[in-house]
Amino acid sequence: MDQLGGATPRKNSTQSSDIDPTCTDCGSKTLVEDLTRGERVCGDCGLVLSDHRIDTGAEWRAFSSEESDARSRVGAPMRYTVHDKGLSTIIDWRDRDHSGRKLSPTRRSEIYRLRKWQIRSRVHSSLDRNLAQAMSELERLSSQLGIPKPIRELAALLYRKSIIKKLVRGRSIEAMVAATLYAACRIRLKPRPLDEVADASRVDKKKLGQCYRLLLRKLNIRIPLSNPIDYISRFATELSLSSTVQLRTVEILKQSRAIGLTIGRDPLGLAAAAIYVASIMLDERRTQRAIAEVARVTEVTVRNRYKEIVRKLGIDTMSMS
DNA sequence: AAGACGAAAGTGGTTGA
DNA sequence: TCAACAACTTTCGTCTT
Repeated sequence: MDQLGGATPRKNSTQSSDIDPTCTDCGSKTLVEDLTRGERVCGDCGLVLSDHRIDTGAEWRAFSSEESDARSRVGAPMRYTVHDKGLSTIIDWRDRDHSGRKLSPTRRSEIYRLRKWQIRSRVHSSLDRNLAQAMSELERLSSQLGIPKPIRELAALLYRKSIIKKLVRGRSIEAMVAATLYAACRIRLKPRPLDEVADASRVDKKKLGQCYRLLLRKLNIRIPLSNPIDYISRFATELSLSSTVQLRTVEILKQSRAIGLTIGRDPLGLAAAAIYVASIMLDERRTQRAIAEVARVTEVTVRNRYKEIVRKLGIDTMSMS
């Protein structure tokens, strides 16, 4: 897990005295950063709380965003979803040198040759070809499922790792990509049902499940069991339910878990049933059918879970209607 | 007529011998 | 490897709103 970097929330690396926003002398909270002196000063009593602070900002100044762009010496962030991580140098197509002069004929033919080989070599190693194909599949799949960028990046990273571990060999790229995406969603606590991912890709559920388990085993990833609560916000949005219902649903799920109602049950069904109960309680009723559809379970399952919840939690069905 | 309910039989995956 | 098993699905008839 720790290898995934960022999967767990970062702890404050700075010392607590450094981030404590109160003056040690007068207790005032109005601290002022004086970056030219590298000092942090209390705005009320003037006590210098820390000096020799490192200015992490740029050493140049810019007065407009264009100027800022022009002076910046760094490029786009490194991205795992681009098969070469977006880091490769590209030989420009203009036959001019850095100062804009035309190149000499010999230099020109040399550059031409280099350019040709760069293009040839770029996607030529089998690994790169595989990655390039996988990344475009990842892009397609995640845009179809509406997966946010950070999760795509994590999926891409997982895919790279699985290539290194030779997990892709003999398996379809599509299946592996789907598995990494599914895993990434769960790591970031934004789980998507296995069926949903399987439908969007051309991989059947069984293959996807196999690849997913392989991924977890070989990369030593531990993923907490999917929690029904993680599904709520998405389902509620799809059913256009208010946030009050969401909160109530979470409440219901927590109570259900407390009395052991959730063990061995399909989290999807639980999420669906809890939403159903909450929607009735708060007078925003949705049909079992509609909820079952977004949660990808059957009405019967919604019904069974819902009845259990109502019975065990002692919710009064009479007062609900 | 749509939605909710419940029974019965079928399905795919896990467990333990 | 196989049977037993729990959870879930499918299907369908009946009741309720």
